[in-house]
Amino acid sequence: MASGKVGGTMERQHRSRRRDAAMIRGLCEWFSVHGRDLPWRRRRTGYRGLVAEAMLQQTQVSRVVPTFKAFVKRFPTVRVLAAADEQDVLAMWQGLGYYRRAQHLHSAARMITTQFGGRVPRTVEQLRQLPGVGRYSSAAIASIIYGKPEPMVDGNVRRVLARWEARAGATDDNWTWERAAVLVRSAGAPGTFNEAMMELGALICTPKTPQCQQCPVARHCKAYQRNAQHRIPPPKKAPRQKLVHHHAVVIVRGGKVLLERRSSNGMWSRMWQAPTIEADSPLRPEDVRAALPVRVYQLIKRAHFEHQTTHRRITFHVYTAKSRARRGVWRRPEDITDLPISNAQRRVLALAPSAPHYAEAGSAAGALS
DNA sequence: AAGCCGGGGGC
DNA sequence: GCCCCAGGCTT
Repeated sequence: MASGKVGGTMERQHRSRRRDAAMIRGLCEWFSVHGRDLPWRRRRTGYRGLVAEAMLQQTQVSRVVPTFKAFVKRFPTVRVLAAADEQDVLAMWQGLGYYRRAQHLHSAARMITTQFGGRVPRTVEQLRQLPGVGRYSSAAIASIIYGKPEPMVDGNVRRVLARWEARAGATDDNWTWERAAVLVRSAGAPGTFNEAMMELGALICTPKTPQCQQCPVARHCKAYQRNAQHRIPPPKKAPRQKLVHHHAVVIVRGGKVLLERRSSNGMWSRMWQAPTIEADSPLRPEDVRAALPVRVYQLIKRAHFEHQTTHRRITFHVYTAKSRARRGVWRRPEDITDLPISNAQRRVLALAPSAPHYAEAGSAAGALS
């Protein structure tokens, strides 16, 4: 340190508080100028905050914006959402992924209606009783919407604070939450400070190539001072990927296609799809035929494509077939747009004759086998 | 503590 | 390719 004098505990605490104050002031001022104009920031209500936080879990802002607008237009209040059919809620979530969030949000709306008088609760304790609302989301709503001094840690905050204190090694959860708590308690506007930390992480203090030259608080950042911002936090090891094969069959009868609903467990729960046989390895056409829910003829392999999720690499083998069966749910291809269907299955169903065209996702061609 | 849950942006 | 994303729930 600059002075030859050994800093005492009191002096160190004093310096730490001043540094914290500089961060709080710096971030809040920066945020007031550079914070993005996002739909859920235009009008702050508990309901809109609840919807936004649910959608933003593990999902980037740019992908949430259009879905959020459509969602709150279709379901403008807690009560409207609570009264809606889950199928319609899932359909509005289509393409966002992590569909369990939509189911949780839907039941949260019902719980708010029945147990909280239709008002989104304001304390973290009550908010956490809602399905899908955990430690982060409850604090985000309580602080950003209701101005409560609740600490809040997401991926952005975890990275910002790790760099701010130059914490190498895996970021310890307890340390991060405690650090956030100390900061937010001395912030004049807790919600603004919390949101500013996230915004900094999203725009400046990014995982790769952080823009330290534009950072309002780089001057006091320990990682920046040591030029260690690229090493903090250390990268996580990617989970092992499992290879699986989904054999999806577009079965046609009289201009309609056969649909089935997935189970309530696992991926894409309760969403619709063309009948699909899942296996660890590619199946022969006769095995696919035998496993189908109806008898078919003219079973033809049409295409294959890869679908990537966090833990799986799924090879979709797309077949078409015809059938005379009457059992099951048959729909015209142009009438399935309002059903909740995963992006992968939309791609499958694009092979149906006279299917609606789904932008680029519809071109399963090019992967013709 | 680790596994599971989607899909796409950015590099 | 790989890593990440305004996490939460289950086992």
